[in-house]
Amino acid sequence: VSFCPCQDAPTSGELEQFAKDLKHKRIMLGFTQADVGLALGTLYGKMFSQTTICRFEALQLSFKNMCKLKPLLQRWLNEAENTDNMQEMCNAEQVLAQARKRKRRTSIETNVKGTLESFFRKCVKPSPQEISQIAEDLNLDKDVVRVWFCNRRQKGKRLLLPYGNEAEGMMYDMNQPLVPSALPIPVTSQGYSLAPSPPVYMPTFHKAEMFPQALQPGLSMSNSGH
Amino acid sequence: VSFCPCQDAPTSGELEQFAKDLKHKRIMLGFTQADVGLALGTLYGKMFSQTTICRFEALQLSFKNMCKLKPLLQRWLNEAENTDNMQEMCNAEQVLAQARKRKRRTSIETNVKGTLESFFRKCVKPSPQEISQIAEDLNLDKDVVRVWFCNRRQKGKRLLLPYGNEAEGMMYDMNQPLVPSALPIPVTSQGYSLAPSPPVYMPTFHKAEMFPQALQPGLSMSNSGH
DNA sequence: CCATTCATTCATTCATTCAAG
DNA sequence: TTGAATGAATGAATGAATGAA
Repeated sequence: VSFCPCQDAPTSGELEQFAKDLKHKRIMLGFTQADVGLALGTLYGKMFSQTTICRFEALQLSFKNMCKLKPLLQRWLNEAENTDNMQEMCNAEQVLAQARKRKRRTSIETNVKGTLESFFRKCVKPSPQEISQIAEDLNLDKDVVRVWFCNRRQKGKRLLLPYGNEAEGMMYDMNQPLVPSALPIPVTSQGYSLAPSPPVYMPTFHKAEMFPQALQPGLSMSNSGH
Repeated sequence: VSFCPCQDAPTSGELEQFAKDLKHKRIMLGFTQADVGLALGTLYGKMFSQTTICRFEALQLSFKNMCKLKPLLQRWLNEAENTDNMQEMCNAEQVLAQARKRKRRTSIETNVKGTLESFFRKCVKPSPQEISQIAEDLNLDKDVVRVWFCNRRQKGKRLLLPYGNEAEGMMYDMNQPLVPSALPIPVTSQGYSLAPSPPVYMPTFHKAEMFPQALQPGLSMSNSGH
């Protein structure tokens, strides 16, 4: 039995369980995701956004990333459960003058999105030229298109095949003219199936929405067995 | 193993029927909307407010949202009809220290509302600068104005566009200060009046109907027998 | 008690930073 | 230049407080 004090590399199941736990307890204690992210800041100096906490709870981070964050959150949880009033920790003083010039978020129209999506299905990683072409076709800034593809690739990758089955051959590699049909539709259905009977608080997990097949053997995604 | 997330995917009509049913039976059984919301909490852990139940019955939720809630309510209904005294279920123990500080609800004067509404007709999604401007003009807090627009957009969008006909280009995606005049909707005469028998949830495929703006006083229309 | 409006929390999308090629 | 981590901004879900019966 090897014991690596540094990291016991949690299993997929453990992570899943922990995430569920975290969410449940967090809510019971009356904290928001934003509170937690902030608290991590005051506790360990490294602050996180609501977004990240949300992703963690929903298991939408890479396996590696999950493992990295778990200890921090674990510690917060202990802290939070045993300390009476750690309220202050969470009521942090926002005030962050991030006055850096940030490009105004562009809003991509729904139908345009559809078109991009179909391009993506044809080729997940278009060349600069192709990007220019697409950009021109859609009358979008080239950078916007480039970033869109970056994010789209990430979206496809992260989560799914989380949990170390990177063995999963990359369907992403290269300009496959055709998608392995593995990418179904980005249907964002919240798998909100019939609630099981569990007594208290049913976390709503909607996970591998885009890669249903990515469900690993024995990964028995959270909710309801039906 | 087919992966059908939300299999029965009820049709708009089914939802409508169910909502009607639910309301009728609920009343027959002597429960209030609040009771139901609470019961869902004790039954499945996820509690809902009176507001949400109200919206469900009135079909004022997004199609997706309706689909998600239906099974839960369906189950409650079965439960309620077959169990003699499930009274207790509803008399749940409220009290959850959610002593979070909430901004005092601001009340917007009627005429000011009218002005906002007219701004909205010109541009459904003003830029931060424009918001600031409007806020100043109306002597309101910038955030209040921002939130008002958020809510106004939601009001327009929510409900309808059943059957995910999201293909329907959103007239919402726009950054231009002016609306493409695509929205007829003179606030005065509601194209809403020709409501068919079913109250609100007509199988709308037309953009115009996305703005039921039933906000005009005295325009109650069709249902709401009061 | 039900309906609607103002407000908050959670989820997803567009953007940025930085390490590693 | 790209992918991974991460976040601001935005949209979606939901609720407290208030309005109307």
